[in-house]
Amino acid sequence: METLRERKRQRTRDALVRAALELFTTRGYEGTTVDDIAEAVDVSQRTFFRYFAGKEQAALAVHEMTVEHFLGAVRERPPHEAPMEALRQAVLEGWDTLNEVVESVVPLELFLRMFRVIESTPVLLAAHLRRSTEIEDTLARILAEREGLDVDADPRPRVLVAVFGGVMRLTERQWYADGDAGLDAMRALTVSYLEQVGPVLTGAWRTP
Amino acid sequence: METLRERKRQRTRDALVRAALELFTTRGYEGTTVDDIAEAVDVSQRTFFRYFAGKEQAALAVHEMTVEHFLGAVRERPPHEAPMEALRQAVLEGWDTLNEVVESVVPLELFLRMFRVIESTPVLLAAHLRRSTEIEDTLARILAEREGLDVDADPRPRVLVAVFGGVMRLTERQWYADGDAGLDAMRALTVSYLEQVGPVLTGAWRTP
DNA sequence: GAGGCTAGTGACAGCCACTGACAATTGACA
DNA sequence: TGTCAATTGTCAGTGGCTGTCACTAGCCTC
Repeated sequence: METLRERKRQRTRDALVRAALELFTTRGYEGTTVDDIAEAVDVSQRTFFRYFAGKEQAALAVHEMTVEHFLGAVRERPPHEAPMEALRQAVLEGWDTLNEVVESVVPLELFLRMFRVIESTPVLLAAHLRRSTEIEDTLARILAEREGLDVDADPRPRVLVAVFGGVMRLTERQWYADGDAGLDAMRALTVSYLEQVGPVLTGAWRTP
Repeated sequence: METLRERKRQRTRDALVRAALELFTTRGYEGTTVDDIAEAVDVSQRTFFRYFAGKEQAALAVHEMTVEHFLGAVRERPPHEAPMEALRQAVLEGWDTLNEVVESVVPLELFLRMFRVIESTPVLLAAHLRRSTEIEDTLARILAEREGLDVDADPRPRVLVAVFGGVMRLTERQWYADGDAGLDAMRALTVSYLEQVGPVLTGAWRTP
C-alpha cells in the first residue's frame, strides 16, 4: 500500500464492498443491481467489473478475508497436535478473532447480516459451497505436509478434511436457522457438533 | 403418462435433456446457449424455460433422478441397520442400479460424461453442491424418523449426515480427478473412503 | 520538470440468461 | 362439435457480463 495509485485503488475496492453489502442486506441480493452499487460509489458499471469478476465475488469478498485468516491459523498450529484438534483450535481461534479481520472493511454486524443473506440466497450459497470445497483441498494439503504424507497417495488427510468440512457447513446452516444468533453462538455450535462426531458413528442411538 | 398431452410433454422434456447433455458434453456448458438447445429440439427458447427453471436445471436433470432413486433406497433399508450402515448400503445400491435409472432418458455413458462436465464447470458444481445440502436435510429427517428422534432437538442425525455427505462429495471429487473412471471405480472409492472415517479420527497417523 | 509510459476509467455496443404479456394453436372432455 | 384448458411462439424488456476504444491521471526516466 505504498503509492497513491495503490491507495486509491484499495479505497475504491473497499467502498464497493461496503456499498454492496449495505445494499444486499437491505434490498436483498437479487433486488440490487450492479448499477446500484456502482452508482452508490459513483463509478461506472464497467469499473465495478474491473474489481470483481461478478456480483457474487463482491458479496463474498469479506468472507474471503476470514478464510485466509483461518488458513493462516491452521498453518500456525503446533505440530504435536492431532490433525483434527489442530483444525478445531484454528476455527475457534478464527471465530474469536473475526472481529479484527472484518472491521478493517465493514462493521462486524454488517458482516453477520451478510452471512445470513448468503445462507438464504441460493446462488450465493452455491458459490459459497463451491469455495468451501476449494478450501478443503488446501486444508488437506496443509495437513498432509504437517504429517509428512503425500496427499495424493494417502487418502487420510482428505477424508479427515471432508468430515471436518461437512460438520463446519452444518454449523453454518444451523447457526443461520437459529435466527439472530451472534458469534458466541457460532462458537458454541462448533464445539458442540465437533464433539459429537465420534459418538455418532457408533450408531447405538436407541440406547443412550 | 396417460393422456396424449402428458406423453408429448414428457417426450419434449426428455428430448430437451438429451439435446442439452449432448451439447454440454461436446461444446461445454458455457459454450452452449439455451437457443442452441431449443433449436436442436425445434422449440422456441421460451418453451425451454417452461420446462426448466434455468440452464443449470437441464444440466442436472438426470442427476436429480438418481437422487430420488437413492433417497428411495435409504427409506427402504431394514430398520435394524445402524444409521451409517443404512446410508452406506443405500449408496452402494444406488451405484449398482444407476444404469436402469439413467438409461430411461440418456445413455449411461453420456451421464458419466455429464458428471465430469458438472465437476469441471464452476457454476454447475456450485449448483450441485447446493442441491447436496438440501439432500442432507432430507436425509437427516429420514434417519431421525427411523430412529424415533426429533430432528430439531437431537443433533445426531444431522451430524451423521454431515459426515456422510462430506465423504460422498470427496468421493465424487476424487472420482473426477481419477480421469476416466467408470461406475465400478466410484463404488470402490465409496467403500474405501467410508471405511476410513473411523480410523482417521483417532489421529495417530504417524504410527501406522 | 518535460515528456513518455501505463494503470485506471467512462462510454458505448453487444451477447446471453431469463421473464412478462399476449395471441395462436392443440388436446381434453362434455 | 363446441367449449375450456394447457401448451406454445413471438415480442419486448431487464440485468449480468465482456470487448473495445479513447481519455485521464499517477509514475518514472532523462
